[in-house]
Amino acid sequence: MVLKDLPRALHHQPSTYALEDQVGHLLRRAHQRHAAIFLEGIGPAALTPMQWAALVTVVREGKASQNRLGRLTAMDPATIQGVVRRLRARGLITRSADPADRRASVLAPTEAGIALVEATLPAAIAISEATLAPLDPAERRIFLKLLQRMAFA
Amino acid sequence: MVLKDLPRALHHQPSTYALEDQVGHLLRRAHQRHAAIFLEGIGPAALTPMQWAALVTVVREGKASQNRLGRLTAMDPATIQGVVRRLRARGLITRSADPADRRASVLAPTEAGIALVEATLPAAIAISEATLAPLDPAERRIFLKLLQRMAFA
DNA sequence: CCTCGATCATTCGTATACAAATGATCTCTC
DNA sequence: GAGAGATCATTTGTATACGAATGATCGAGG
Repeated sequence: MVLKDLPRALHHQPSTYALEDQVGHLLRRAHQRHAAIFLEGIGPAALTPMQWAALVTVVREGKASQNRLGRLTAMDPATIQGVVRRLRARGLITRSADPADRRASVLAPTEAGIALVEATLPAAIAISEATLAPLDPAERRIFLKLLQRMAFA
Repeated sequence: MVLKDLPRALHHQPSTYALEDQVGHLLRRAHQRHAAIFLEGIGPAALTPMQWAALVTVVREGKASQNRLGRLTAMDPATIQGVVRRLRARGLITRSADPADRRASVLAPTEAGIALVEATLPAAIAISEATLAPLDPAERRIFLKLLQRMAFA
């Protein structure tokens, strides 16, 4: 018995499981494509998508604890730790003791970090547009609305 | 000058770059949510999404070289190597020499691998449905159509 | 046949991703 | 103000992900 006959055999229905049509596979491929566009389009800033997300969030917030930055960018504490370490190593953010909480440290952007975000913002906008290029404007609105619900449900 | 004023200053337009609205961030969150649903729902098979993708593809194809399996599942050679190693270690697929090409090896499912796919297929289908649960049937069709174009453009 | 570009698989290095465990500290409640 | 449960950050271990380099082999053209 071959795989495509399995659902029929099990449920007396036509086969429906094609990997290429599964939403998980498509989400992964679309995310993969975006990451490739990002790395190609980010230019001299040489940031990864997650480094950009963390940096732009620190600049927007002004300062934040590491765990809070992770929550804002959807990274768990173990993951944000490495991202912050690399941004610190490049002199884009700083870390100082939090006088109000001795467990926590306060992250803040450096002048270089702020300048890099300002210089890179047009590229980031272009990356989002290039990612959405397969869709026309009306389709983009619909897609983003549905994707938002898929992401935060 | 604060970040939210940058686009206005640069382009004389209202600020538009909010990380939470960027398509890359939303794709990542949606993929993240799917992975969590998968790991929760895959049950006793205890497979990762990529292990499932590789296994189900080997079962469907009957046999395939490692690089070909990687192309079919969108994994590069370095990545598929580890996935195949773990599936072999669990006795779900086998590897043999390719008589027609001494560079390549032939991967094939074991009886246990085929049986695991058969037993797990209902869970995999349920996972796809649970992932799409935030959308009603009409929205699902639209979303999948647009996502397909975003993935393969 | 012979060589040159392509392909197969591996390895190394770097960067997410997340579960789980840990130690320090905070906060809430009694 | 003391203990319990929550939170901050780190570390360890496993699993993708991919660029780049490598060595072996293949296939096409001359």
